[in-house]
Amino acid sequence: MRDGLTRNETEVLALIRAADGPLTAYQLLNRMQHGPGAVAPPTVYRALKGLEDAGLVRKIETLRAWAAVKTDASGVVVICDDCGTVRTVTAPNLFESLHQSLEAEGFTEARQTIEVHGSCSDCTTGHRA
Amino acid sequence: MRDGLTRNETEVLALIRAADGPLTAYQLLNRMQHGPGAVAPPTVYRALKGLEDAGLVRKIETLRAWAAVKTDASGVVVICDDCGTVRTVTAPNLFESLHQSLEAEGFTEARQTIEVHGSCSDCTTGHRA
DNA sequence: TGCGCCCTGTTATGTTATAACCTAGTTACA
DNA sequence: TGTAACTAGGTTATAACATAACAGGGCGCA
Repeated sequence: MRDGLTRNETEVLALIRAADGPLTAYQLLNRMQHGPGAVAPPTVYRALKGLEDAGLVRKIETLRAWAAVKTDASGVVVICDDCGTVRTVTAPNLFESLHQSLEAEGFTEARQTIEVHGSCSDCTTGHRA
Repeated sequence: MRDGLTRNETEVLALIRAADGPLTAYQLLNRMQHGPGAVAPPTVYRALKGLEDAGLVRKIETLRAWAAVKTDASGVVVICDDCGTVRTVTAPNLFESLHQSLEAEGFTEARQTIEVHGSCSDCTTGHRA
C-alpha cells in the first residue's frame, strides 16, 4: 500500500508542475542532475511510473513527454502545437459514443489514448506570433 | 508530383500487409536485410514517411509500430492486446462530438490520435486462450 | 539478530529515430 | 551536348527514449 510519494517522485512531480508544458524523461533527468547527487535514467522512469500509477502524471504518447494531467479525468488530452501547453477537455458524449461503437463490434476496451493536436484559443487569436 | 510508390516503399508496404499485426521500423529493417543489399534505418523511415504521406500506412503511437491502416478513415484505431491485430472502427458521432467540445474551447484541431486498446471479439469469446 | 520489503543507485544495454553528407539516375531545357 | 534541378537511395554516425539486472541501505517486525 502506497500512501505518499517518494523523494524522487516528489521531485519529478514538482519539476513537471513547474514547467510550462510537458517534459521528456531526459529533460527531467537534466534538471535533476543540476541538484546534488548522481541521477540516472531509471531513477526518472521509476518516479514517472509511480506518479502515473498514482494518477498524477500522464504520458503524452504523441510527444513522448510527460504532463501533470490527471489520468482519471474523463477528458481528452489537447495539445497546442504553438505554445506547447497541454490540457484536458471534458467530452462526456465522446466516451459514450466511443463505447457504443466498440460494443457494437464486440470489442472490450481496456484503455484509450486520445490526443488532439492543434492550436489553442490564445494562439489562434493572435496573442502570440 | 508523386504518382507511384518507390521501390523501398513498395517493399515496406508489402511487408506490413503480409504481417499479422503492426511492425516496428526495426522489424521491417530486419526483414529487408534478409534480401539482397544493405539496408539502414533511414531507408525504412523514409519509406514509412512516404507511405504515411500517401495515406497507406499509419503509425500506432502507443505501440511505436506501423500498420496498413488507411489514415483518412474517419475511424478510431482499435488494437487487440491479445492477438495483436489492428483495425479501424468507424465512429462518426465521436468525431462530431469531439469537434464540438473543442470548438467550444476555441481550440482548432489539426490532427487527432485516437487509439483504443483492449480485446477483440474473437479473443473475448475464447477462440484463443 | 535476521528476514523481507521498499526505495534508490549503478552499470550496461536495448530500442527507436534522425542528422548530415554523398552518389547516381532522370528530366528539362538552353 | 551540357548542366542545373530534382528525386531516390546509400552510408555513417549519433541522438533520443527506455529498460534489464544487480547491489546496497534503511526500516519494520517476528
